Amino acid sequence: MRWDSLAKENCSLARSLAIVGDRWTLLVLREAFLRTRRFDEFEAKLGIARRVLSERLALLVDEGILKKMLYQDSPPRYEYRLTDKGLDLYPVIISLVHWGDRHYAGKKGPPMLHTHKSCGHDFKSVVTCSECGEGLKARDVTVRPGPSARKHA
Amino acid sequence: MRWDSLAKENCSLARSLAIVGDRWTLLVLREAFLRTRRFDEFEAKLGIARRVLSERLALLVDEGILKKMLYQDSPPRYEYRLTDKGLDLYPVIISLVHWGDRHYAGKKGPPMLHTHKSCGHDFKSVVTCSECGEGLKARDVTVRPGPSARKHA
DNA sequence: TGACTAAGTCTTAAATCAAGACTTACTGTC
DNA sequence: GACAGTAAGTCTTGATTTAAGACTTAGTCA
Repeated sequence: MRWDSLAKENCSLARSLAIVGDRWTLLVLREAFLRTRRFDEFEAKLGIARRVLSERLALLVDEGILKKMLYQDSPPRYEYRLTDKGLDLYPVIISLVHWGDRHYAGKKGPPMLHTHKSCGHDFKSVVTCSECGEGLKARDVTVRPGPSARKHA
Repeated sequence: MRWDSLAKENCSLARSLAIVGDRWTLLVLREAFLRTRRFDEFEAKLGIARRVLSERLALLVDEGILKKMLYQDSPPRYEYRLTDKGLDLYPVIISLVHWGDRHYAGKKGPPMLHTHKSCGHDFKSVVTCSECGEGLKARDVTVRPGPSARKHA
């Protein structure tokens, strides 16, 4: 299977991964969540090749995950900011961070602590059911075809 | 930056992505969550090149995310099953699915429905704070260096 | 005028992936 | 006993993507 055909699959995971499932995009988005906004900043913090960065940013703008905003008139300069659709990726990123904290942090503890402003505590992310509010576990979930099902998951 | 050096970065997201952040691994894991277990099944359902599949499965076994279990003696045949560490990736996958459902499903609705067995309802995943139980939003979180901080996020 | 800045584009070599043929070690059938 | 079939890979080749860094453009500042 070629990668571009992934987006056409009738599977929400495949369609999400067609956009953020490459080696760099989620790291670019991590920086965006940490309020990195300019091309050179992304490059410096990530150590990503400029060509690849340029291509990823353009894709993310195309997809409406980042938007370009003018911050200086002459010469015109733009910065990249998360849209609401981009902010919606926060659960994905915090879940990956939490998984890394849990399984790779070692004895010294995690490299970063996350504080929930509204309650004031350092937290871990917990994925819950929208209907009953309980924590979700993979083996407590069943899956069935939805309204736009064709094949596959 | 070369990809293998990502794992050595002092950032839980980078370390997670060093393992699951390539073009195929999360799709392989989707299949594992859907109870696909054998090499040929993974190949048939994903359309992945055998060489790449073989390499990814080996990496996932190395990392303790899948385990090989003998299911037949002669010739010896193994199947791949999620370990607890692998099951811990469920929040990542369900969050990606939910994001895809939300932003790419179109009018007809999502391709798959997920039912929470213990409450009986179809659900969406919600990421919450382990301390107060409220839903988490990116802009309601602050970040600071943790016990093993060196640099970066 | 010349150095500097920000945001890219271009080039080349190295690494990774797609597609499919080939291999190995057995089982079950004629 | 030969032969097709099965499951889980490995190998080969050409196409695609990435890394690294030089180059470009349009303007500012000393």
